[in-house]
Amino acid sequence: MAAVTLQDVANEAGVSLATASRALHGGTRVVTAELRERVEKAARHLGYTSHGPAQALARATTPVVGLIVHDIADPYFSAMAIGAMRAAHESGLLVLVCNTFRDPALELDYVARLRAQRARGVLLFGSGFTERSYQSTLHHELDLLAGLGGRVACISPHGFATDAVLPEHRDGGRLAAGHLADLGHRRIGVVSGPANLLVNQERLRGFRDQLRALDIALPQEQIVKSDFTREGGRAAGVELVTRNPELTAIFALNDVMAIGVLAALRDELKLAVPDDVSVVGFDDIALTVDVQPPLSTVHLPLEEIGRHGMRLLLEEAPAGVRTVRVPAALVRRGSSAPPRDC
Amino acid sequence: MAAVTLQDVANEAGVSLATASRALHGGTRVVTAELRERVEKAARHLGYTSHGPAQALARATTPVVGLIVHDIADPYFSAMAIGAMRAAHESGLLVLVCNTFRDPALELDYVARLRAQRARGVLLFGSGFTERSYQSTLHHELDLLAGLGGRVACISPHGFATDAVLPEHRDGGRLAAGHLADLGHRRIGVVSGPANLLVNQERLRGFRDQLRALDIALPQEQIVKSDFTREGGRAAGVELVTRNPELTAIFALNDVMAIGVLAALRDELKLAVPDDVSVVGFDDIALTVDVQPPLSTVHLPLEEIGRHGMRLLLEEAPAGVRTVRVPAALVRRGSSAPPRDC
DNA sequence: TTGACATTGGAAAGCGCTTTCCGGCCTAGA
DNA sequence: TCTAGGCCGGAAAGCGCTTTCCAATGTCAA
Repeated sequence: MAAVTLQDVANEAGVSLATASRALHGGTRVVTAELRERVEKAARHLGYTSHGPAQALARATTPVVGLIVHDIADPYFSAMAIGAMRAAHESGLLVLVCNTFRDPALELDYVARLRAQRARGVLLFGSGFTERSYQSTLHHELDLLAGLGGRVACISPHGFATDAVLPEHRDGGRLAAGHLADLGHRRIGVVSGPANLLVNQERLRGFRDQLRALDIALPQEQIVKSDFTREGGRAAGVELVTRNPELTAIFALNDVMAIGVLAALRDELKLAVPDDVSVVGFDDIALTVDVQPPLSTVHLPLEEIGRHGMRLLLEEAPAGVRTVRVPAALVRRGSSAPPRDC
Repeated sequence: MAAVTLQDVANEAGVSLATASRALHGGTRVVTAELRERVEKAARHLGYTSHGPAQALARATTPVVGLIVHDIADPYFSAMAIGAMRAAHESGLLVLVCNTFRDPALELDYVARLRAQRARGVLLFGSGFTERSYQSTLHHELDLLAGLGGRVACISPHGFATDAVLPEHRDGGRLAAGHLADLGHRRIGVVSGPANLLVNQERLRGFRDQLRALDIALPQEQIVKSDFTREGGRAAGVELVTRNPELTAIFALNDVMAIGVLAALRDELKLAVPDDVSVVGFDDIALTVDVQPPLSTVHLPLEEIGRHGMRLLLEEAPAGVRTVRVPAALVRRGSSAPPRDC
């Protein structure tokens, strides 16, 4: 309970505080082997544990980075998180995970707290919100962080210029549209996430662009917005199909929602997939292969994206903003097929 | 870039350092409203951000707790994590998430690092390993942590006495056995996780006990061990059924493995569930309702367990070790049914 | 009006460490 | 033998904050 300090270790070893520090943490200068051993022995003997906060104060840096996610229990985020954590581990850093529960205000608050903790950097996973006030506040917070020497990186667009990993959400949307059109679908519905999420916008935009290019109509009433959750997908699926019974295909803007749609179709609407309706998702999270039928979706290398993001955060920054584009790829599985009337 | 300190704020506001500190962080004493406002204004004006490490040093405490998990991308852990993070958030704490990638050595290392960071406490999710050397080393690390005033809590048994949330793994195993026996199964196989995990042992033990009580044999060759992952479950499923084609039911020691078993049965062994073989899992993770057929499993309130764990960690400790037992409950879904020959 | 006491601001002593700077010692070159 | 230079240990000055202790002022009862 004595709270052993480095001074105690130095005393025990019969050396100065400076020497003890140098012996244990190397740093700028070397200590003769004999002294170093004596210090190490004393430290072990006393059960010494270095004091991180004190080191942080003296060194003016910490070994921690912050990770901001909407919901770590969502496979989309946890897959990226594991990649980021691996990269952080490789650099010997600790990760403070901040779960915003999809609350923008909390996100802002966390950035401020990470700044106060003097985190080396902050990696933002939470796809940005479109609100101007949110963006400018967040931007300001991040500026303050940068002013303190902290680095910032984002996954997906957040509405301002930082190092970023940019999965091709729009391309992905196009791929999904092209796929369904190729199969012969003409009456396609969309289950969308909240309109104020940039990622959602991008995906939808790509999808819509491609449909337009193919001369397929996508009237507003064939788009239903809901939460980016399974339950949101389920509810939206029911509403979409009830309102537009003639649809032959549904594009869900992420896999979690798509799984909700599958459930709605199966349990409530009693429609067969893909015989009555085709379903395509987005992200290619782990469980897409285990639902029935396996979900056709737009693949994103989530773990790698997380890794990349953390790398951007940790590598010394060359001048200017760096951007890593990550392509999306269509994965055909059992949930999409030609419409019955073809 | 100036790195504004509290002293700067005090100067700007024309007060002493002490007053500035008291104005911004309240603490033990009060400052007149007028002065407080002046300080707050100065702080805002200068873009002041308090220095966490310095505060930690002066206050001798930090606002962070550590969370140790095997794999945050595994729904079992991420569900518990979200509960723990919510509780931490409610207490205004930041969470350092340490992902061990199922490596005991890394776990030990993380505990040491959390100690160095002066984390308020450490919550261990990673179900303990049985190895004596691991246990004693971990125990020693945790003792050192406690010596520094850090608290420790575990989810599931870890082989030593700390505050703990103890889901009734053994009961759960019994329930699974009882359920399959009730349905009429007599030739039952087990897909098990690594033998050196305590949780695994407990579940298996309960299952075995109950079978014995019912006079149902469980010969060693009907148990196949593998990783606690989907792929592990798939491989074990194939091996188990190939070796014991007469089995009518399989108990997987967690849902992730059970999903692997389902995949093996469907894609490789071409056996129908539950018509040819029944499958029961354990944990009741989110996606159990979305696989086909929906997985019968032993329910554990994962998020709540995580919450409880964090609470134990944060509440002032009464004397002695506290233990919260959490019951398991069987959930019948589509993957279990009477054997065909009944 | 005076003394006792509460109230509030400020000076200063740390918290545990890193790192600069200084001085002593040793080696080597002349 | 003497001096220049390299090495290495130690003293001490912070890092940015909290909090104790003290002093000054104001308040109230007698």
